[in-house]
Amino acid sequence: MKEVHNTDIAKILHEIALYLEMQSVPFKPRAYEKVAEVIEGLAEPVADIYSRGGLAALKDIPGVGASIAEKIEEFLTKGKVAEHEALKKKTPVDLESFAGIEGVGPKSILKLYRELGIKNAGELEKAAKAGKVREVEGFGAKKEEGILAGIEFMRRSAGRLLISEAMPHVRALEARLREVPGVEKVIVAGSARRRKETIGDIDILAIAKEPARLMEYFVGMKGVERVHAHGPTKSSVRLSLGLDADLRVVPAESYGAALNYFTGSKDHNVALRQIAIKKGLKLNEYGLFETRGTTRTGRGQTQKEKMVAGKTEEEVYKVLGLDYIEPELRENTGEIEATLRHSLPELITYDALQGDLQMHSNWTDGKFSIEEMAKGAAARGLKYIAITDHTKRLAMTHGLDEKRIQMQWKEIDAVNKKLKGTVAVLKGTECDILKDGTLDFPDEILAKLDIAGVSVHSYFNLPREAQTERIVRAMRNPHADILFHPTGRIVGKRDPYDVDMEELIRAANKTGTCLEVDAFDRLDLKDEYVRKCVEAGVKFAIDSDAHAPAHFGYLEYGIAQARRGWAAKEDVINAWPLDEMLKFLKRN
DNA sequence: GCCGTTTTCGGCCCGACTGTTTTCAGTCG
Repeated sequence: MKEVHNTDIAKILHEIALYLEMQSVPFKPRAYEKVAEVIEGLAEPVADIYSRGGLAALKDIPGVGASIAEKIEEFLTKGKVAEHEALKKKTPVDLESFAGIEGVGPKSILKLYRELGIKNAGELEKAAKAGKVREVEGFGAKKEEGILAGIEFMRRSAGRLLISEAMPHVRALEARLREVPGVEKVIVAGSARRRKETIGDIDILAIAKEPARLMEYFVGMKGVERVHAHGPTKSSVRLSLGLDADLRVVPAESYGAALNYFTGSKDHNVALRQIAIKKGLKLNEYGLFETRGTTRTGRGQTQKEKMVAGKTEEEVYKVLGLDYIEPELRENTGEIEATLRHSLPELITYDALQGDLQMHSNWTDGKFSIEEMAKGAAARGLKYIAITDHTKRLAMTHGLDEKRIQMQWKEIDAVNKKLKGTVAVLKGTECDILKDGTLDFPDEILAKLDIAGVSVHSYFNLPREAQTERIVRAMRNPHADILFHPTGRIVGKRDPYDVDMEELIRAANKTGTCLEVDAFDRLDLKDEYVRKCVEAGVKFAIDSDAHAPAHFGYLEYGIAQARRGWAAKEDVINAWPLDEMLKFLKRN
């Protein structure tokens, strides 16, 4: 069987959804769409699920029933899905090329195909430039312009920003909007508030005495490239940094309901609304309303509906019979069930880290001295750090050999003496895992360190089994305390290597090895694996992988990733006092 | 097509804005 990635399966299901939507088939599109999203978010390859448990295992995937399970099986075994082929034949358009063109949905695609024979984004662009699109019924000059702008934007932007890239802009935007006269509250909701690893757009919520004035400012402010919509309570713009931003103004009494609604996720919201309905209530962005004995007049709230919550999020959850749920958990992946049992974990807080166990100095590829790194860490409030420079196998970083690392220890001793009482500097390493799973330092050296991280920087393309065995072998080393960036991914740049993460977690448990959330641009472990660690009782560290003092700021995003993985302080070894952390290490 | 404290059939989240069709469909989140 050819290797099939989850994204391939998700793509087919997504396309089936679009085709069905074109035909105005009710409800089915959402069913397919939902499964596509679920599969895209799964860490385990669906192909593995299938080879493990066949059709029955496929049906255990949320949202997958008999019909979709069969289609997935068909795709896994035959490489295509008959229904998908048939739909494609009926409307032979390149759906993928249209993806992401603002304002062009399935109905438009169908109409453009039927009227103008347009099959892809390139042909659409041509037709729009020739002024043909505006002649189609239901389209017009403005729509045509919008299409051209949408195509242009799609070409130019990758679409999403890494959370660490986006957040500084998000915070600056918040601060600017708060300055507008009459503004009482501004908060960024959406995926930024949930701290997803990438941000596709910025959702901003505001309370303002003069909403129109705020909207005027928003659509006209610096950095706005295009205005998609400009209304009294909602406006939407494209920012020059490559993201869209939406601003909504709500009444103060609706603030909590609106914040909840615009924070999402969509799935979480749907689940909350269903709970509301079961209680005879209605939840929307204006509040939680009693609907019993009232008649709806159509739009929004009616005069007869009685608001029972809405001013704060806490109140909304409470009236729904739920404990408050932190934004990072709102993905409808069990948090609602957990809160019903009052079993949500107390998440690690953003100020909880006492140490940082991976960073680099100018001994290898860092740009700053050990002392400068230590002072930078102290300035961030950290109590201890480990200097973990690369090893000789990584020649391009001028990795340390046995001789140089012993020289480095002298410098660390000196820095510790000098900075006594502010921050403790541990002797560490980021020791390369060689192709066969042995380590780049002999045990005599590793044994003399305070802490050792091990990691993969080569042979990313080993077959899954060999890669897994290689890493497990490294974890069996009695001095390998932490497996750094366990899957090797770099968000938006490099896919993870093929490795059996479940097996690594089992090995971590068995060998007493900790794993890591590398907070730099890797965010590795990702949230889903963090959660598996937490469930398995495997501890991990959240590290900056800093190459400069400024990089300690990345720790925030590592903590966010851990929170999204349901981690508590107890799960994170560098949230513990130094002696406790050291005592826990395998070597001790 | 999926799902179940409304359970094997009958529901399926809901509202804002735009453009263009003078009453609403399409798209988005």
